[in-house]
Amino acid sequence: MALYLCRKPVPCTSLCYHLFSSFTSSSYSDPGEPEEQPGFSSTDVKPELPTMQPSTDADMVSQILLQHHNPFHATESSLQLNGVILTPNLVHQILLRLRHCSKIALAFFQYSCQYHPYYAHDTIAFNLLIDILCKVRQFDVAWQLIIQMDQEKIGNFTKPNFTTFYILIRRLISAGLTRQAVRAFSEMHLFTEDDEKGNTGEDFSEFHICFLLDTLCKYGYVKLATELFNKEKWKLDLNVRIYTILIYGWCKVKKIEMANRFFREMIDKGIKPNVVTYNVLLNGICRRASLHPEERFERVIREAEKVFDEMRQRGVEPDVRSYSILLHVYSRAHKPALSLEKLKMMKDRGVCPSIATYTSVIKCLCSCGRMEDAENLLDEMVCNGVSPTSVTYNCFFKEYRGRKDVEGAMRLYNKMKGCGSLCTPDMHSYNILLGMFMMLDKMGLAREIWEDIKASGVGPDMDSYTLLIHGLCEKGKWREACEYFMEMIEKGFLPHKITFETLYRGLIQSDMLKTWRRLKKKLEDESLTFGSEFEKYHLKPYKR
DNA sequence: CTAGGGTTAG
Repeated sequence: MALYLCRKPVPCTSLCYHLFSSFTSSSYSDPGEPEEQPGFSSTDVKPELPTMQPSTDADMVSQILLQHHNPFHATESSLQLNGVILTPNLVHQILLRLRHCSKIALAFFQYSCQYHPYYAHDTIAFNLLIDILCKVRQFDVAWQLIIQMDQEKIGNFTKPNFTTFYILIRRLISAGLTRQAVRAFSEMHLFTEDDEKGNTGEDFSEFHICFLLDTLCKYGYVKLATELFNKEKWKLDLNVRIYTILIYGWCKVKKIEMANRFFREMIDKGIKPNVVTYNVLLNGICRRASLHPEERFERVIREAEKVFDEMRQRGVEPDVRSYSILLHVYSRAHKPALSLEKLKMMKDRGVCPSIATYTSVIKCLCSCGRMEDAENLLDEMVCNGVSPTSVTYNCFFKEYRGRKDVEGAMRLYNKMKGCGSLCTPDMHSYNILLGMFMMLDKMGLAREIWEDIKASGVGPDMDSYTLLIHGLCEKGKWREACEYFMEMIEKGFLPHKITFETLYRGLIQSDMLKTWRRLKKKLEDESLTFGSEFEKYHLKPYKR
């Protein structure tokens, strides 16, 4: 962690060196065609992370890389990729497709740095890779990439920016490393230039502190956020946004009294709450409230209505989100009649239901077995110009799973896959179906889903593997479970402890010591020397 | 993913 403190001195690790030397090799000075890059330039525009877009090239490359799912085969893959010309956009799309496989993503990045240097790797690509690595807690490698970016500043568009630190800090916090996150935050200004938001000084730091507090709150570290806030607040220009963030934080950890305290504090300071603040408070009251005995449900509704009344008194009109929060409560309490009534009421008041609103009501109807009503509402929303998303369809899948209705689930699944469908299945859809078929011992269908997941390019993810492995364990198919377990490790997933324990017990109890030893060796290879292993295979390709 | 609403299973 000493790395954090030094900017200019070069704490180059082997990985760093390697990437560095590939950038400074002869092809680096090649004129190339750097100005033809679409989508970004060396101006001060803050780059965003790209989103997944259809791209046959990216599909092809990522499929090739995934087929050699052991990243140590990077050289083999590169032979097949010889004719591919990497553009920055293609690199982004490939990295997005490899985002669940950190090791392959890193191997690919390293390969592409070597063979396609100079312009194919912009800050966005670095940021994507940093995100992928941080997700599996490879913070050291992420830092090395940041330092490398800082030292290179290739063509002036590969340098760490606010997004880089946003990603790093968010991942550090999500991993519980809040102290390191705060430290990274305080050192961020050494790496980034303050031109990203077009302003400097006070406003800029306030913009940043909002982001830090917000991230801390989102992951439940509201106490630390409050401490930082109290320490800094005398020099901040307090506004409704920063208070809303803290209120959100206290609501998230179910301390409504604390949320109310900050709510009063902001009013005392003359800062007017807006509709966002009220919705945060409303959500705090409703989101995780226990609804089990009828009286509790009624109490929650009463309190929610009280907030609605107060909003109107202060001249803040409830919006779609306010109603969606309320409808979510009805949905959780399984109150289809009240749910539909409220939906009508909001429409009468001129508030247009959104996808979230409809999804809440549809979820309610589905979970109460009123599939036909749910389908009618689905038609209605389409008529009103609101397209269902996979989230909406997942409500149906969940109900089909509950009813063990394989036929219904497959009918909807094929409808989603078919042409003219409004949305395609997402990882949740796949995982619900996969879990359902594993539970019902429909291995054929489970395999079909598994192939579709692989073909979709967005998975399998951690949950898919977990579901599949747990399902196989339940059926006593220990060897197959073990294969998938090793496959997921090779792809860079960190399995749950329970998955490992289940497999371990099964293998031992059924006397499969040979398989067990193979697994143990794999774990030793991968985790005990994980960090150094990462750097090693960047220096020299793995030999079989 | 940059102050707020809808989904999995464990």
